[in-house]
Amino acid sequence: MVQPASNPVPCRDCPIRQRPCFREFTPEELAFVQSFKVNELVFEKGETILVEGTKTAHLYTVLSGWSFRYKLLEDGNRQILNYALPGDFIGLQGSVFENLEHSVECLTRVRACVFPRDKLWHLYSSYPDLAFDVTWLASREESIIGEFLANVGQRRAQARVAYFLLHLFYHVRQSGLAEGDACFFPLTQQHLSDTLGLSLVHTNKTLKRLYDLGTFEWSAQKLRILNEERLIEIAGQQPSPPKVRPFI
Amino acid sequence: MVQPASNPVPCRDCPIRQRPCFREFTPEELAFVQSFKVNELVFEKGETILVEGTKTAHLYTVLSGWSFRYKLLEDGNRQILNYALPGDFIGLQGSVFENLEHSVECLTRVRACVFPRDKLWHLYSSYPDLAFDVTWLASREESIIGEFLANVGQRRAQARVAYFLLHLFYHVRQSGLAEGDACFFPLTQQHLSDTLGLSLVHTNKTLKRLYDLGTFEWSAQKLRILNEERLIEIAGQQPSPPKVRPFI
DNA sequence: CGGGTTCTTGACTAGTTTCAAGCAAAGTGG
DNA sequence: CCACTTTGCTTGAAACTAGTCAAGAACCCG
Repeated sequence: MVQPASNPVPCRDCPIRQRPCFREFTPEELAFVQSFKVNELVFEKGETILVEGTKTAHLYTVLSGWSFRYKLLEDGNRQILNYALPGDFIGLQGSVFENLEHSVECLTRVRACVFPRDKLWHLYSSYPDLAFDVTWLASREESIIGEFLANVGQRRAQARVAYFLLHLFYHVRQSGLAEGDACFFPLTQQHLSDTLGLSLVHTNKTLKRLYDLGTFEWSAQKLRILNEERLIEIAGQQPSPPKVRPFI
Repeated sequence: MVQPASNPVPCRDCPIRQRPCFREFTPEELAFVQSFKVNELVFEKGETILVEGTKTAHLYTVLSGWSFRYKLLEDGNRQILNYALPGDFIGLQGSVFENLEHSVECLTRVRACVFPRDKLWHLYSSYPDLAFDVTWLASREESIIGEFLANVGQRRAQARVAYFLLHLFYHVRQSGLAEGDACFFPLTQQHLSDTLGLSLVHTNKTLKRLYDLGTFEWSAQKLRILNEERLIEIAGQQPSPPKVRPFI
């Protein structure tokens, strides 16, 4: 069950905002964001935040937890588009188009700020720098999905897996959630295979090969990068480092 | 050689803007867009409009001609991300990030309006509805690339080709450039294979199979859809219809 | 007309999926 | 707390899809 958070945090004191990966806000921007925020919700693991094909009345900023965006094909296959970590923005597409073209599901319990769609217009008319930030975030999504497309379209299984593991690890690290060369990692192999366009079995065998090469460890939802250089070499290219981003 | 257009058109009289696929502008918006536009350029077939990894000083709106966005991998492979037709906006990413993450190359001669990057800020601060349009366009790009990712990640060669042919045909038709069930189609099979993540040879064989089924014809840069129902059936899903979009 | 690009085809090889079965870990309810 | 169920992971073998190589044909451009 989705629940309102018991102890919502004022934006000014938001612990996430302090992180160096986010650009700083002026007091006015902060005040607006505070007024933009109407609620704070908690979704449980496995719950669906947004559903493909529906209209949404809300936008979300993730405060904690992991979720992923995906499309369901008519034959039942699933393509995962991207993963959302704390600080990421969810549901913009639903506020911009008539209806959503993907769903969002929680990998863990997720706590998120809620913004009403109809106030987005106020943001655009009064806070052009925030409006620009929203565009920036949309562009960033596009850029990440473009990287994934190149990954899936042009790389073989082993390179594809190596590239994605690094990409996601870099994203986690930039969000301030890594501990050295390790991080929490709540995906299953099924998620990996739906992200990479590989079968589950082949994903498993490919992971084993990379594991046997001593490049990483993964168990009990913990991922540890053991040989980053080697992974980059196998991937054929280093995933682009995440950028400092706005946090709305 | 890139050349300034010999007979630039005032935005108000732009023949593209009249098309029903674009939303209408107010006179104020129109006046701003006119002042935003600093030039009109003509790029020849094969020329590169934007280069991955560079900063760009400009944004473009395509007036005529075809181009495509792509990423080059370190092993020399190319992943095509999307095709830009008349009315499409190019180079937003370069104006929003430090530098571009893809290149843009012309498939035909391309005529385009040029907008300076630094005036984009003025657009955001004074024309929030246009700012919203820019975000809309960025979201649309993301949405299309997401569809491509699902196509490449989840479909087999035959379905993948069928889906893409329909997708692109719908895009052309929405732009007002189709003649019934046929349209101009300047891609080579190499472009198709770089879009779909298939080898050139396999693309060719897959096309032949679809051709032998009587689903389409393609020669002399002309594509004709002969059996749309059958293509949809083979694709497993109908590509989503293009939306009415802003034209800046 | 000639040279380069693009298309086509067959034979062969490599990569990936599917099927099937067993195992391990985590969650559930009496 | 322990059987039971479910979910996720692992492995091998067989089938199939897609990639590579090679070479010739067709087409286009200057």
